[in-house]
Amino acid sequence: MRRPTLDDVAERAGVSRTLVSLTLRGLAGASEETTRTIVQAASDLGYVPDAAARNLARKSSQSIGVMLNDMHNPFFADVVGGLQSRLLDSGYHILMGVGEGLRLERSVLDTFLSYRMEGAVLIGPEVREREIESLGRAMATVIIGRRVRTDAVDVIVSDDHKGAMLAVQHLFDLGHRDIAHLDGASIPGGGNARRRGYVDAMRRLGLEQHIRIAGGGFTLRHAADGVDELVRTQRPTALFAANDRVALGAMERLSELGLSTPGDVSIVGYDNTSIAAQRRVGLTSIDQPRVEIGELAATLLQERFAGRTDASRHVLTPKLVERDSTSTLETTR
Amino acid sequence: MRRPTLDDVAERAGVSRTLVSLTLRGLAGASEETTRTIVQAASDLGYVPDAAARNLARKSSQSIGVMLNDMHNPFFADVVGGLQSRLLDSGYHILMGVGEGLRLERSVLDTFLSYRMEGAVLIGPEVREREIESLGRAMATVIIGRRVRTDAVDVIVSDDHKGAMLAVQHLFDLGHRDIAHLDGASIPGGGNARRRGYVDAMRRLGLEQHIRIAGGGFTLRHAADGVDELVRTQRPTALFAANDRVALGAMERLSELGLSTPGDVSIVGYDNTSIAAQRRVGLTSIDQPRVEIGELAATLLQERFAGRTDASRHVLTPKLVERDSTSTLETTR
DNA sequence: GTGAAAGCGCTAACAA
DNA sequence: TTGTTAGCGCTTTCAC
Repeated sequence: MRRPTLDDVAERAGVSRTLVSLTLRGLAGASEETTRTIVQAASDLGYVPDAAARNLARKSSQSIGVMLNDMHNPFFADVVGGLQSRLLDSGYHILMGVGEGLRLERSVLDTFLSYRMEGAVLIGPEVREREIESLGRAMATVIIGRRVRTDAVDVIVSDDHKGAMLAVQHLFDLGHRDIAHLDGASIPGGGNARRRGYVDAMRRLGLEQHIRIAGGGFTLRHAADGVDELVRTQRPTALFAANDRVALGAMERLSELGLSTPGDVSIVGYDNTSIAAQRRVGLTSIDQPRVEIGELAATLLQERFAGRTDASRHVLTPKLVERDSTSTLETTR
Repeated sequence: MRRPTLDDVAERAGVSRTLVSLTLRGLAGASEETTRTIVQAASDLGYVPDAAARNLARKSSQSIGVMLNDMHNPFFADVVGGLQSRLLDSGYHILMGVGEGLRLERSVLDTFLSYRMEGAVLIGPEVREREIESLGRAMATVIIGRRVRTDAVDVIVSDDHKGAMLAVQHLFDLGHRDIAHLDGASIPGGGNARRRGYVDAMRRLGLEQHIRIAGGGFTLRHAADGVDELVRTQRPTALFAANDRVALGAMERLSELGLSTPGDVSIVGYDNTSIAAQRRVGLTSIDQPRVEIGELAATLLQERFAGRTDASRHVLTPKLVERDSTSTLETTR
């Protein structure tokens, strides 16, 4: 049972194919009566326009592609939510692809190219900058969470360096001096800026001698190893973790070692994921304005669609959300 | 700057378009040397096949669409992960659409139709059964988490009724008798089966007189209200919540009321989301085999692609994961 | 208001 | 092993 085409609808309505096309797209051309006939015929037949044919003829797709690199990270949900809300009535479809790992990431980008997406939003891409640039030349592209320098694309990052300093400053204000860092992965968009922010903040506060960096990765395993390493030499009174997962991993490991949070060790995480916000967890964390990032991405795409060609880059400022995992040093001892 | 077409590649390689098409798709036809020339030409030009044209000519898309209705639910990540892992080397693309709310859900389904997806996986769809059926007639379709009766589609559900009974039985075994239920939403695929499971289990255990149902929705607000309602009359010693979010909401509310878990009230959640597994949370919960569900969905799609036409339905059995939010009544008192 | 005709870039017979 | 020829279903001039 072939699916109905424009011609079928035209035949049934007794008009030409052109007219049906125009009418179904809401363009002028048909009389009110004819319009009704056409719409009726289309609905009788269960006509659904063929995107491939349409895109081919139009040479564009009215779709924008969003690439995620980790479905488990609640970060994305909010970003995509923000994006979606702004794009809702613009007539664009959003299609998401999951690119976990370099290979899949590339395959998703190829799909976007192949489908002639009009826009792309890449959240935390890990592919080479060259590849990002070449995507940017093919379609409006917004990169979130990675500072790429090409101006073929727009970039939204939050200031991890500043966020890290916020974390250290917060701990400092609570009286902590022996503040260690649990490092993230050294991939693009990974924990580098956060580590640098930690180091710079420590220096600025005159705490060079307390700088200690352990771990090196975003998993629970990395967190536990990092904690072990730190505790082996001297237990710090506070920890700044590269993200919430690491922070929670550290909490768990500390608790296995008989140490409490914040009683023995204060901890600050990063990303303010929903899990940090759980009252049972109560993790002090650095918040990135996720929904806002998504909305901004939508705006940037629309600007590009409207003709902007120069690169636009945005550094959003994170803020600290204080919860129960940090306390003053007095309380601590 | 037009993007290169098959003809451009052919011209550059000095061969016919057909040959390029065949070669680039890995089919026989060209000599080894010619093949090299062609591949080189394509790569020089940065040729990317046009999906629209290809799909139009092929009358199919090599893509399968996955619809999520709530990006925040970690359930999806695992299901999609399972799906992806099975489909990885099959040459199919996976494109996801987020359909939060009926309207968006429909728009996602239209997109799938319009793109002539070969397969669709709908996770927790809320649209009418008619609409699902009509999608099923157009492409291989797997519905996850909702029992639809049409046999135009395959269905995977987990046995919520049994899962709920598991929860109640667990609490019963711990000595609890006054076990209340925090209800979920009464939407398709919502909390209905869980509620019925609760009621049936209570009856079967001779606890009719203790049956109490409060709340009615999947948000923290619903949870808090439900707790208030229950506590106002008589505080139950145990709670079975429609999902983890509700369970956590209840925990928080109880704690605001000065009641501890499991000290004063034991709680069982549902879905075993990652947040339940956090050691700081330690929520006893009912686990659905998520990855397995995703893998099964992939298998079902492949069977359909291979020619199966009769409906296949699967009821997967959930299991209880015991953590720290439940304890024996003795301890409780 | 309405229709005819020419592609969009590709695949798939069919010839050569 | 290679090339020719028709479409796929739609949009878009351009003419009526």
